[in-house]
Parts: sequence; C-alpha cells; structure tokens
Amino acid sequence: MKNRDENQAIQIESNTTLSQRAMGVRQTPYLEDLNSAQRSAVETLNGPVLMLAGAGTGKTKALTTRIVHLMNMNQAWPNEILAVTFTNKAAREMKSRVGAMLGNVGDGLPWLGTFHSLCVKILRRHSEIVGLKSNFTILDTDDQLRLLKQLLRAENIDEKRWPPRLLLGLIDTWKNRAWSPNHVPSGEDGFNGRGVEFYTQYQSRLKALNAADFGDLLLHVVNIFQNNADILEKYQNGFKYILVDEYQDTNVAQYMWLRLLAAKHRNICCVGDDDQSIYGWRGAEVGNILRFERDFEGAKVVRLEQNYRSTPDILAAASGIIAGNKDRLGKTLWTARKDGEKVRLIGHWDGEEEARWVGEDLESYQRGTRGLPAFGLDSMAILVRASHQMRSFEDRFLSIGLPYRVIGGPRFYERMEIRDAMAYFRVAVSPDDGLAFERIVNTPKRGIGEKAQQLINTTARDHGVSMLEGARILLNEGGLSSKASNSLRKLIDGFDRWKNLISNSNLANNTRSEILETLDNFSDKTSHVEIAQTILEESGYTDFWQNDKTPEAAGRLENLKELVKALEGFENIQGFLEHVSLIMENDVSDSTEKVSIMTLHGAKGLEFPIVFLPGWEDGLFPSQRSMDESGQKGLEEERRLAYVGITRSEAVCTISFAANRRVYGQWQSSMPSRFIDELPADNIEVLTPPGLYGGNSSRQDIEFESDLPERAAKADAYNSPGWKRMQIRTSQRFLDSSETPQAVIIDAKVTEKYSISDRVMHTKLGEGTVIGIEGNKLSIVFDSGGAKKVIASFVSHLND
DNA sequence: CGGCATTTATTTTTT
DNA sequence: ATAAATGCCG
Repeated sequence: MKNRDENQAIQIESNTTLSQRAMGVRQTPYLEDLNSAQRSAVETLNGPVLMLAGAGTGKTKALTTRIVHLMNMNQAWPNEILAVTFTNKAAREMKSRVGAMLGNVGDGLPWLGTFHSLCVKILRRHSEIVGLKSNFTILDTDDQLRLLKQLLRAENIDEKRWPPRLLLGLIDTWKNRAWSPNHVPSGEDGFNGRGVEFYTQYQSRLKALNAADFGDLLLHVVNIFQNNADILEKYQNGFKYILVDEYQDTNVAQYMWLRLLAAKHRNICCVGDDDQSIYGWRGAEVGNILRFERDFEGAKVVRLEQNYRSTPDILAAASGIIAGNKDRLGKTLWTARKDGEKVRLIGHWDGEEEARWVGEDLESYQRGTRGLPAFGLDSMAILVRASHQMRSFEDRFLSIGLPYRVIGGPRFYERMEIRDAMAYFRVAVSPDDGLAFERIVNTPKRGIGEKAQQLINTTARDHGVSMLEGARILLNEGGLSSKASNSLRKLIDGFDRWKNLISNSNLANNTRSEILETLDNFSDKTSHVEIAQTILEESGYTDFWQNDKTPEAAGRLENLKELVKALEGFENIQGFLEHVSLIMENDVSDSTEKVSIMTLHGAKGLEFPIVFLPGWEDGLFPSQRSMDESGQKGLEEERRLAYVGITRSEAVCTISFAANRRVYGQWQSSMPSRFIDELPADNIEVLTPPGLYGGNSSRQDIEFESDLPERAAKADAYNSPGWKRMQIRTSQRFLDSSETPQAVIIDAKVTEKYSISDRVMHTKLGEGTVIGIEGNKLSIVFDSGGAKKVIASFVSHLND
C-alpha cells in the first residue's frame, strides 16, 4: 500500500509534462482508485458537500484524496485548508496518508488537527480578548473538579447532597451547547437552582488562574469570532476549504465554530454517518448532520454505500438492526463480495460460561477451523457495552493464559502517579498554578493536612496571591505546627531551586544555538530531562513509591521512568506540558499478538476479521439507563451502537447473551436483547450452547428449529413460536437444576415451587425466609441478616 | 495527622 | 464484588 502511494507520488511529477503544467493541466492518477461515489465527493471541490459515508466505505480515503486533489488542482495552498477531526489519532492518520500520497511535503498541513488543538492555536493569538494571557494553562477534569470543590466549600454546600461531579457535568453540558453563564436559559438551571451562579464563579476563577478548560477552548474562540468581525474575517478568508471528519459527533459549540468559519467561502465538506452517532450523551447533536442540507443551501449530498470491509451476511445483519431507527438520512450498504458466513448467535447460562465459550471459540479460530485459515489474536476483538463486562473475560483469559489487551482503560497521562509528577513540573514552571500546588503539597505525605492547607488557602486569598506565595507568607507569619512548617519550607525551597534550574536550562539552550557547542562543556545548564528527574527525587516522590509495598508500586515507578523518557522528545519542560494537556492518550506499542477487549464506543473506527459481541441482554444492551434517561432517543442510540459493533467485523461476527449475570455482586437474570429479535433470520446461524444436548458447540442446527420448515423464508422467524420456545427452553434449562432436556416443561415457572414464608436454603447465603416472588426471583430475608433478591434456582426448600 | 472501618455508588469517553 | 470516599479513633 505504502509503495503504491509512493509510486503515485512520483507519477504525479513525471506524468505531468512541462507544457501541461504550464497550462495548468493536472494529472489526477489518484482518482482512478476511487469508486464513482467517492470520486464525486472528491471532485466536487466548491460549495458545501455532505459525504454520508457508511461503515467501511472508504471515507478516510475519500477525505485524504480530496485534500490531495485540492492542492494538486491548485485550488488551495496547504495553509488554506482547514481539516478537523475529533481525535489526535484520526488527525495523525490523515496527515500521514496525505503525506504518503504527496511524497511527504514536510509539515504540509498546518491546519489539520482536532477541534481542540486548532482552537488552542487560534486562542493563543487572541487570548487577551477573553481576559487570558497567551500562555494560559489547559485544565483537565481533575483540576476542574478541584476548583469546583473549592467553590462549593466556600459556600458551605453539602457535597454529599450536591456532588461537584454533578455540577461539572452541568457546566460541561452548557459549554457543549455554547451557553455562556449569562446565556443559560432560565429553567435550565440545575444544581438546586444555583448552577448558573457557580458557573459564573467558576469562569471568573478560571480567568484569575489564567486557565481554560476543554470546553472553553471552543467557546472562547466562538465568542471571539462573534464579537470581532475583523478577526473572524481574517480566518474566513484564510480557510478557503474546510473539511470535517465524524460530523455526526459535533456538538453545538463545534457546529457554531464551523458555521462561522465557513460562512464566507462556503467550501465545507462534512463527512459522517448518522447511523454511527453514539456520543449523544456527551453533547453530540445528530441534528447537525440531519440538518446539513438546510444549513448549507445547495449542498451536494454524496452517499458512500459500497462497503469494502464485511461479508454480505454481516452487512445484512447490521442493516436489519439499523432499519429499526426512525430518524435517519438513509443509506443502503452493499458489497460486491459473495463469500462468508452468517452471523452467529449463541446463548449461555451465565457470564462466566459465555467467557469460557468465547475463549475456546477464539482458540479454534487461532488454530484454523472449518476451512478458514488460522487467524492471529490481533485480528480478534471482544466488544462490550459496559466496561464491567470485561472482567469475566480477563479472568478467564488469565486462567487459560490467553494474551489479551484491554483498550481504553485509564490512559497513561491520567494515572495518579503521572498526574502527580506533572503537577510538580507545573508548579516548578509556573508557581502560580495553584491547582497543581494543591495536588502535591501533601503528596507524598508531609504532615501538611487538611487544616494546614485550609490555612494556606485563606492566607493566599487574603493577600491576593498564589498558593505558593501564600504558603511563603504563612511561613513568615508562623501559625503552623513546626512539623508542617518545616516540611512546607523544604518544599518551597525545592521549588525555588527547581525553578532556577529550569530558567538556567532555557537560557543555556538559547545561547547554545548562537555560541556553538564548545560552550556546552562549560555551561552549567542541566538538561530538562535531568531537571525532571531531580524534581521527582528531591521532592521525595520517587522514594514515596519505592517505599510503597502495594503491588502497583513497581508499575508506577516504571511509568514515572517512562514519563521522564518522554521528556526527551521535547525542547523543555514547558513544551512538554503544553503537549500533554491536549494529548491524553497512550500508544502502547506491543509486539505480542493479543486479543483486544474494548467497549463498543472504543471500537468505533476500528475493524477486525473476527468480532465477538457478548452481553446482548435487555437492560445491559440496550442499556436500561440509556432508555430510562433518554427514552426512544436513547434506544435509537443504543441501536446505532449495535450497528457499529456488527460493522466492525470483516469475516466472522458472533453475538451472544447470558441468562444470568452477576451485576454489582448481585445475580441477575435477564431476557435476550430486543436487538436479537431484530436480526434478520436469514443471515443468522443459531449455535447450540455447549452442554445443552450434551454436545459441544457445533453449527449443527438445533433440533426444534427443524420443526419450522419455512423458518428460512420468514423474515421474522424470531417472533415465531419456535424462536420463543427456544428462548424459554434455554432459560428453563438454566432454572431447572435437573438439566434433563426432555424433562423441561415449557410453561413451568421454578418460582411456583415456592410461596411466601417458605423456609429456604441458599448455597452461599445460608438459611432464610421467602418474603416475595417476582418472576424467577425470590425476595428472601436471610437469618444472617439482610434481604436479597435471588434467582430461584439458587435456593432449595429447607425441609426437602 | 494518619490509618483502619464503614459506607456508598457504580454506562458509554475525547479533548 | 469492589473500589473509592467518608468517618472515627489513637
């Protein structure tokens, strides 16, 4: 692939004769790689374009080719193209693909980046308009929370009743909608009616701290554009062409940002898939993409519908599911492929058995099975709805020694030790950073507890200075215990020393370029990497973890080492901090082949030959909470998640559900997901759960399915008696400990064996009395104390 | 102030 | 089940 791209790059040069170039005639060999829809999306350079790109239809290819085409046709210089993505990963990929096609034109596209990184770039130039200095710091969630807690504490708010997290969520939502404190509609105020009040306070604190949170990055820029026509015009003129990836995920603030910038040239090309909008809960507005044609009059809509990723059955299953949604722009995915297997469906007794079965099935694909070639573990993934589902798989894989990788856990820069270390760096670089100071003033423990910190805080506020200065004043005034003041003095001295080291180092760096290397040996500069090392050692932070005996300590020290190493790639510590605040991800390059375990959300944009979709049970998927909170809208988003999940698979897709599952330590039984009923029967193969008929999993049809001769012909076979019966039978087997298939009576309810006030025995919980019956669950008051709802099959009559 | 016991809340997540 | 957060006591 890479080679071909490079050859193309050469062709662009060599196939274009001088006379052609003189006449402005351009060769466009890259267009021949595109299908007609892609080509039309790429060639429609002027005016608004909406590219509706279904899963696996070559959207990134179209987008990158469009950028190449713009430049090749002399429509725009690289710096006149604004290309926006959501993640750094997507931005990197686009950059490298454009680079590959053009034969690497250096840092060709200065305005290709994430919404946030582009906003930072713009905001640094005009920050004074919104009352910030150009070196403002960017706060992460942790800092935000710390700040809000301070505000709430000052107002004596009961953090129990009104958790800071709730307020943060509220403010976040408002910022996503581009509501400044004075623009929050009355009636939308929350948090005991004081949300807006705290929002206002929060914003002024941010200004005082010379800081911005992620939401501000966009909001400030939008405000600058709206209130300063001259600045807006400059950018409008500058960005002749705008491209937006994942348009269905934009929130209102991002939408406004885009509309403002595109208003002049109207050359905006948005790419997205309304069927893959799965971030409504964090402010994404599907409405943005649904409204595009109305927002940009005369917009050309191009549908990318040819799928190059999946087999026909997988596509049909995905299409069948998504067809249940009402609010769609509508697309029909198709593929030229004819091969492939049906989507497999299997039910299990409980979550553990599901994990066991997936593990075995995984290994059979690894060996090569059923005439399929052997697959590496890298080509397999397990996609779950909620991260707690991952546990049973991890447990199982650990016990059978199957290598796995969890994607989307806590990210490197979000880990406690990394944040602590960064907080030290932040204070050393800018002593005004009160939030960072607060974080590490007593980490490691220095005997500066709650009381002392409160004192520092009030002193700082009374004198109108930063926390570090406040601490200094407090030391001179006395008023702290000798233990606290000793260690505080040591810490402050440390920061003074480290700050000096840093400024010396920067100075030396500047001189070095001018006065040649000879100076190097004489200069007393310490490299920023060494300084970082020194800070961590002298502050006692390294020792703190070395003396820690918990099992994680070793890993944390390892992470700290990695952090210091990461500094090598930067000029100085400041540069590093700037970089990290925007890039919160960890690229773990790992050579061993591993199965990937991740959430459905985390899987968006990825693809795997073999995909497992476990946990398709009502309440879990679709998530009960989603449906409770957002009703029909929530259900549709869950359905889109299902669609995203299925369309991740290239060759084999396996959906499974469990009748029983331990959730929050409590056993729960549930019905198979309603989405299972929505799968088109013709494209599904139902597998026999192992042990049901004494056999191991085989693709052999289940006995009772042959009772239905026309099963294959009926689109809704899953509503048929046969399907219903299987569901009931499957779960009955689970409830009946005898496990003799022919003994299963279809309409029997295990709970019928029990009545109120029966004395029962539970294997784990001991003896108790039945106080209620609900479905297949019994409410029992246990003699050991406490009442629980348990599945009837887990108890037996005491007098039996 | 720090360590241990008790209580409580648990979707999805990028920047 | 479990982790994190709070409360209580030395």
